[in-house]
Amino acid sequence: MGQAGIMRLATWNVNSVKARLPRLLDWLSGTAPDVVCLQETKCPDGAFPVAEVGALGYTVASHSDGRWNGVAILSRVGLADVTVGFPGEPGFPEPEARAISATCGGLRVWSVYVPNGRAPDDPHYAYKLAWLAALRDALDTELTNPTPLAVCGDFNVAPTDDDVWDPALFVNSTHVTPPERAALAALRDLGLVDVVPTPMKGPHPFTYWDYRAGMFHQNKGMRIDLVYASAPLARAVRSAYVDREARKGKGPSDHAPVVVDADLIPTIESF
DNA sequence: ATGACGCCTAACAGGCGA
Repeated sequence: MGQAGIMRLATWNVNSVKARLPRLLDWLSGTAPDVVCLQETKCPDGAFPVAEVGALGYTVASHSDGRWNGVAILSRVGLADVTVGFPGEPGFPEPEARAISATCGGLRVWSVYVPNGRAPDDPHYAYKLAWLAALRDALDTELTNPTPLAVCGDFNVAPTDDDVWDPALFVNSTHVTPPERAALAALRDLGLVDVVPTPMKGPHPFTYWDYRAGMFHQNKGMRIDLVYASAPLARAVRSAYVDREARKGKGPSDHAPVVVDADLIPTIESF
């Protein structure tokens, strides 16, 4: 772990683990998280670079459907009770690789990649809302377990207008509509707490910037990568930040990692 | 903004992302 008694948890939409592998390995070495949730791995399970991350001390649980989507959890504090998907998970039409969970060092961790939704009049939008509603029901069940819980990932919803660089441009767009925000509120109504990270630069803790038109350099971003913490975890959170350094330079993901430090003593399960 | 960038693939053009 990063420091004695501190659990370092992170979530990162890497936009292809294969394309991002050199940067991922550098980032793991420099940041030293205990547990990492990845999204958009876009990597068949058999092709996941388990040896490369294993050399840095991480065990891998991944869930993929091939070309699109893909989620994974990396842990160096144990990886037990891995579950792929969740009961009642909607599909389009079949369930996609959008959720994986595991118990890591005494923390229950979910890595989720919420459907994009595309546009409010697109069938993918109804799919997105159905998926979030089913996630809420699955987490309601999960929360009957007293183990501290972190639901991390790319939620593809900006919780408030402060979480988009120009709300006026998002009228009639996905990611900001009242039903999407209500779906996030329903997760918080379960007792989950939005762990808002420190931006490190500027007033908004954005986590995503489009590749095009110099959006990152103008800080025209969105906060859509979230960590939702159960009460026992939320009480233990000491700090959180967006690692915007990881968005810089040549060949970045279009998302930056969110890093959370919590005052939890990792309990090592069997590997 | 019609655009842009970058990922993927029974690829060399089209789907997808947000």
